Amino acid sequence: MTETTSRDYSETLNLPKTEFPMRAGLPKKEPEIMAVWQEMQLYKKLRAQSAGRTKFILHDGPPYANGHIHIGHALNKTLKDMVTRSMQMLGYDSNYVPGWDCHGLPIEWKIEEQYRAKGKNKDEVPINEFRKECREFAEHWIDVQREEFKRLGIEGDWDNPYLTMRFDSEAIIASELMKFAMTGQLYRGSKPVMWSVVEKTALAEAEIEYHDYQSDQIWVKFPVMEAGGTDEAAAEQLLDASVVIWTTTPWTIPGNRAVSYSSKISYGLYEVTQDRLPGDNWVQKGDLLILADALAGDVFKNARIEDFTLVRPLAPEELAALTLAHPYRDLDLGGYQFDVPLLDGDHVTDDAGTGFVHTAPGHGVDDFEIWMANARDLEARGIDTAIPFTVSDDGFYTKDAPGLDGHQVITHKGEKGTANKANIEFLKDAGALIGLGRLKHQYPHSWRSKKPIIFRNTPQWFVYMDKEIGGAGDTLRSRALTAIDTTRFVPGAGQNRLRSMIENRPDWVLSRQRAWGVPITVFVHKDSGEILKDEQVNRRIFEAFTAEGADAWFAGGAKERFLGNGHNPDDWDMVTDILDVWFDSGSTHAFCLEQRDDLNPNRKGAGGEDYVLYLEGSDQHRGWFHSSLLESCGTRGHAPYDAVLTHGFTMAEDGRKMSKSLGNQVFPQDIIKQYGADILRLWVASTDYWEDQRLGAEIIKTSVDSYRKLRNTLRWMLGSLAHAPGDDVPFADMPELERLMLHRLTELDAMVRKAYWDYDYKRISHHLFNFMTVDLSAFYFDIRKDALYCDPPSSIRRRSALIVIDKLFNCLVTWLAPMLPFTMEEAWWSRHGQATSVHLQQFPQVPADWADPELADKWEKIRKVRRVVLGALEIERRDKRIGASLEAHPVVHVTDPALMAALEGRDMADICITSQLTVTADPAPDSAFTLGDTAHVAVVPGLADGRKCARSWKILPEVGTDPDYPDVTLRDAEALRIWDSAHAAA
RNA sequence: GGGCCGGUAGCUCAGGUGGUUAGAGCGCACGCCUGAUAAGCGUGAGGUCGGAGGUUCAAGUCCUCCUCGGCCCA
Repeated sequence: MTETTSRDYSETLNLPKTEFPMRAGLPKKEPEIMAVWQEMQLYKKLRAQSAGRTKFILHDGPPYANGHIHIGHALNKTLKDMVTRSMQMLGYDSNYVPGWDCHGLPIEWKIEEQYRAKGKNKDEVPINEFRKECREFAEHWIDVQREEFKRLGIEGDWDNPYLTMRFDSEAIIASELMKFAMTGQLYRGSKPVMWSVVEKTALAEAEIEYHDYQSDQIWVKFPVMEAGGTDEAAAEQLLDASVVIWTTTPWTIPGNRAVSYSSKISYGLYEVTQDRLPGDNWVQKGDLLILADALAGDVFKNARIEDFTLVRPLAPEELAALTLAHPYRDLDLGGYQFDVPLLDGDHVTDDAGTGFVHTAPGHGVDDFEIWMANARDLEARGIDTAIPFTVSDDGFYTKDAPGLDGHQVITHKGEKGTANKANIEFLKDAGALIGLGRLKHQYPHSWRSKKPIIFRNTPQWFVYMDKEIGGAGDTLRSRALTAIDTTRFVPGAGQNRLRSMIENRPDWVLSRQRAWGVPITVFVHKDSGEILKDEQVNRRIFEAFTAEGADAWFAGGAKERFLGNGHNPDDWDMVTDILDVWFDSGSTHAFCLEQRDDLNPNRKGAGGEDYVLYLEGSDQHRGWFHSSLLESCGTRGHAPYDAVLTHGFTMAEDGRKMSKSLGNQVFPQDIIKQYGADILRLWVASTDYWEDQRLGAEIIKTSVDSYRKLRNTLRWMLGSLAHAPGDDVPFADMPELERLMLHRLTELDAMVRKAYWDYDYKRISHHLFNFMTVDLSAFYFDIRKDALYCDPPSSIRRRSALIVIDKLFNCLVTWLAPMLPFTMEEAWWSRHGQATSVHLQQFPQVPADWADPELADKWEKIRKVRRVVLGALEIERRDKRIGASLEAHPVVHVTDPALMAALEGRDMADICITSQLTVTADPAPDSAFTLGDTAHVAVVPGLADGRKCARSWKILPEVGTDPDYPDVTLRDAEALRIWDSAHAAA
């Protein structure tokens, strides 16, 4: 009975056939795909395709143009790309215009650094020459970053990005600033800044380093002048007392305007009771001092007092009601006769000092903030809240520090001047000094000169938060808060975060004492201090900037040029401060969104339907979201965006921050070089980016594994689709299994559309990946391989499968295209040729009548039964009775009528991939196999009888009954007859 | 120190308004197949849901505190 023929039937099978390689080789392949996109001008095609549609604009928050991109940039741009691509495929005109932030400190530093390397000094270089070098530096890094972003597969108008330093941008930034000036929202105030006397320049936090420094420390009495409260006797007692402060900067005493305490600390009134005091002691028996209880002992020890008593505790209300005298009040220096109030501040602690903080608003950030926070109340008490300019830019006292003329805080060489000494003498004269010493501690120094710096009050430009702009209650703050309420925040927590920042923020400081940026293009009257409001002047500035850039402000003769004939240059000061770069980027909506014809949204508020989204890291609540909101509300009265989407930060694999020193950094360039951009993008697509994400070698490996599975599944589909399905099969005529898959497409379609609109990429990627592995690869494809490979061409089963696979393929490839643009394009081209692009497709319209929940329900039951069968086969396999499942013929006992009904008419052998299968309602023997979670189903395994078909490998009794093809099943015999006749003819 | 956010299997994620033995995929282990083959299929082992209290008949889900981590401030 041995078959004499040993024909190789594999050539008669419709096996998968495709050029689409199993191994992607992405690092090499992706640049090739980019070249094709370039060649076909994909970006232009996208714009042309969607012209006239409703716009969905993801407005790019500009990265800073210095250095290579890091993982944060990669995450940010990839998410932006997923947004724009998906919105385009959802039917919007979604145009991505990238931008760069070009002005500002870090670039200035780099140029300065280059100067220092050459032994040059910034101050010796003409400002516009310096600015030119900054511009060139930015240009260089824009080019570098542009290529790095493109390599990530980001689609956008890379040939024509927006730049804050383009001349037309600079012109509009300046005119936005002038809008604030013209509407009275801009004012000149002052605030303390860190100042280096040696370099005669303001310093930023990043330019400061801390070194050990020996300071003079003093304990000083501030006599009580007035005391209030309900208890008159108690108040009277306090009039003889003094509040004691401690400071390490005696030179700031002339700038003192208040004393801060904390209502969270307990204080007491103390009396010195010591009889015998050293002769040179400044404290006398009977002195009444107010101190924090926790620190009183320390203070007396420093004042060399051993005996003292607590007279009584003091309530916070008593402290609040005190008015103190400046210690110099009675020295006849002039100018120290003002009231010194007590202010309640959280920055006050009882860890060190006296529990009271000497508050000089011109000499410290805390001092300034508590002073400004109380400004309104103080004015009501008749206290002048103007902050004195006690120290000049070269470290000498000014007229605002009467009696100290000629004394210097820090010398030009960075050494201590005579200021501390002079103040200590005054304090001694006034009888206000109770302790004196030296203290070695960490003190801020300039990173350039390594010399100590000081806090110094300097004039700055501010925008009012609470001044009424239009009508009553219409302030910048109120406008911003209203705008936040009408903006969509994803995730929602961002709304509260931004809201609480806006609620609590002080006035907006716009000025920087710098060189590289857009100037504050304002003239101030020398006598009145008024800002010049002249549209003609503004016009001249705008036109000059448009033609020449902001350098025009710093060119010779600029003052006369812009003032024109209408104003006498001698009457006006030209402001030379630079705008904070947050104002630059806060104006991108003005010079990019509004100015470009291909953006210029007609938004809902203006009667249109266009939608504007800002998408950045959550740190930008304080940054770009914030400044853009204020800028737009101040000039336009509403937010520049309809929605704000935020992402978290990328951590190392252990959940901690990436850092050079820990060596746990991940670089996008490395991932791209080793695995390809799509691997990185798959990570982005699968992670919960609303929170912080983790990234490291193991996580990338997961991404690589997922990618392989996904790619291979597509590859098999492409291979199967190499065979034409022949005539169409109407939906109603398709087998249930095919209709089940189409039903699944309707579910996925709804999920995908909703999730793309929610920017929920991990939901899409996880669902689609699970669908491809569980429903397709392990179930549908596995079952249909027999029909696809072996059925004759006429088989409705095979033709239906091919049609459905085609639909599955088109859906999956388009749905995944925004996430994996390279691989999906490669797959698309493999099927449709390189003349088209998957990125020019819309998400497919999935017919609603494919939905069939009842069918899905029924097949859920069938799959349950299938799982039991597979479980039974596994026992057979383990015990070596079978290898392949085709060797089996299980008998399935189903005693649940509902389950039985589901199996009715189904070819369970096919579904379970066995050669034969019997379903029976008979009770099962006790030995039958069951699964705990599937009741009423029991399987008795058995071997298939008959011979193994040499073509399909099925074991059936019918094998051998066809005289022409005695070694195959009847189905295979029919297929062979057709194949043989076709090939004989050829 | 303050504001906001988060901590579910080795990894990535699900777990409306509290309710059966907490799920999926990957990875891992083991097995099968050799016509998706540096592929495909199956089975299995993995979790005191960051920790401790509390509310409740019942908490991964609500409350309090603690801890670890992150962003922004100070």
